[in-house]
Amino acid sequence: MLTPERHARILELLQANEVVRLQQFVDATTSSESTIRRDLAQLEEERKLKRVHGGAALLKGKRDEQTVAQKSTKNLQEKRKIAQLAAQSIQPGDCLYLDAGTTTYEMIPFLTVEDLVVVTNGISLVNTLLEQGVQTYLLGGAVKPNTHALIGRGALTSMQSYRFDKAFLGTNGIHLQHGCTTPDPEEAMIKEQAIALAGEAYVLADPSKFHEVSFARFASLEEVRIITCEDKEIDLSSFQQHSKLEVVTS
Amino acid sequence: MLTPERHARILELLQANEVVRLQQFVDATTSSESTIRRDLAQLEEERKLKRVHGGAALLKGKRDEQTVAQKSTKNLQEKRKIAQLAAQSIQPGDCLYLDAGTTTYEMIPFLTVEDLVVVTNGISLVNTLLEQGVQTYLLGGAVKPNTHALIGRGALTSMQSYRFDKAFLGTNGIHLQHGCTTPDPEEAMIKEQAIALAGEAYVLADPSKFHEVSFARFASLEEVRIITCEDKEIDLSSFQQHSKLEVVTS
DNA sequence: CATATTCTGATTGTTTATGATTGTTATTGG
DNA sequence: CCAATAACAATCATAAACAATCAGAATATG
Repeated sequence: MLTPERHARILELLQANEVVRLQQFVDATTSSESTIRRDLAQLEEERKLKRVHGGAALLKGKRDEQTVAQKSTKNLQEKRKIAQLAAQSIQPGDCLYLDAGTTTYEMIPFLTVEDLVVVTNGISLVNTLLEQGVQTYLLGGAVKPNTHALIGRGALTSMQSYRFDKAFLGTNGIHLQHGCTTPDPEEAMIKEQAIALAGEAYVLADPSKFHEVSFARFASLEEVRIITCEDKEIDLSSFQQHSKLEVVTS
Repeated sequence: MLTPERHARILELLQANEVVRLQQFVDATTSSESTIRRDLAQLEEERKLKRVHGGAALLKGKRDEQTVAQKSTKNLQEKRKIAQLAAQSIQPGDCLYLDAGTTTYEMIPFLTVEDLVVVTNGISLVNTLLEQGVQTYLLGGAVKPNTHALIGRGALTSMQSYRFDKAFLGTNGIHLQHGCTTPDPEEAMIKEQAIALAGEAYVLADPSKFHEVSFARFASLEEVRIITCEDKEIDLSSFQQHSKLEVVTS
């Protein structure tokens, strides 16, 4: 098993389990203890995890966050449908804000109407937006290493030069009491301001996000439109009372 | 099997598999181990993949850029040497501005001193900067479609929040009368302001740029340090009188 | 057609990653 | 607080992967 494979496997186990003992890594990778120790030392150096006596733990603050690569294959079909529904609200000539994130990324192929202007804080979206022929503006600011989102004061201030017809945002949790939440307070601030500067704010969320709560809140259920898809596990009717809900019927 | 076919096949396998071991490439192309090694070395040089012990891996953040995918490997060695010399001026703790461009891009591997902060208007630089572990800030603004540079009013205003110890800029022309010039007036404006905000401004130019004039001027010879390398075609002594000149002696 | 150049695959030392072993440090229970 | 045990870091031998070199084949050039 090659080094990057092992590293990926290790991080994957950690995402699932929060803390993992060394022996579990050994079993999962069929490598020796020595090799795993070396891997853990290296990954700690790269700030991908924290070593603890007996194994390794996920970094705090990365609880719900995954690298873009890991996220992108998960629930892809669901995300596409949600993205497609969201894109139907877009009118020719609209000025849009697109949040950094994989669900908003999936919207790009559906941005087919004329004369769109898109502002985003997600560097990962830029290439695809340009290929789609969309006039693209990027916020400034600090680049967040794992997600390549722009955050911080620079992002906030550069956003103030813009006004949006519609803003499209991802989220990590949607909850009746706690509203919309995301792990990183910095990103939450950006989302909050995007909502304030937009005529209409849309939150895109697959069913797994409902009843979840993450750390930093960025919106109440009342002030956004939620776009999601049906799921037998989740009862959406309670949310319907608090928020404008649009649901993909597949 | 011809070289471009092999390269295509290699990249194709990587797209499908994320990490691939050397033997798989050998099987897939019916070439020898030696040939595959050479191919991998070359493709890594062109930043199409990352070699790992035992095989090769897909670059992370492949999504971001493909456009600027290393046009000329021709002047690459020259550019690297210039970049390396430029990087020697950097001190621990410096705040740097790096212009969008291929020469400044080549500086990144040499940014090895501690506690650097880099501000740039080149989206293409971001990935590599982060992989190098550098704290990275991006200007905001409009994204120029072909080069992925940030330009326009947004870029200018977001630059005003920063001050730089050193600014490193590319150029298209260096001329005794006309100074430093570049084709795009928008980019020239950005460069001009970067120089104004920097303690010291460095212009990186390979010998082909001397005596050339492009459309938009952004600096006089007096106000910048020029970093270049030796060339029998060009007589640099006339420039030496007007500008601080640093020359790679190879 | 002859020569030069590039490309390829085999061979060679050299480097690197790995797993076993050793002694050292942390944690736990009495 | 001390001993027992588990986890750890350090060291080492080995096998795999590697870069460098070279000779022959394919290709280009004049």
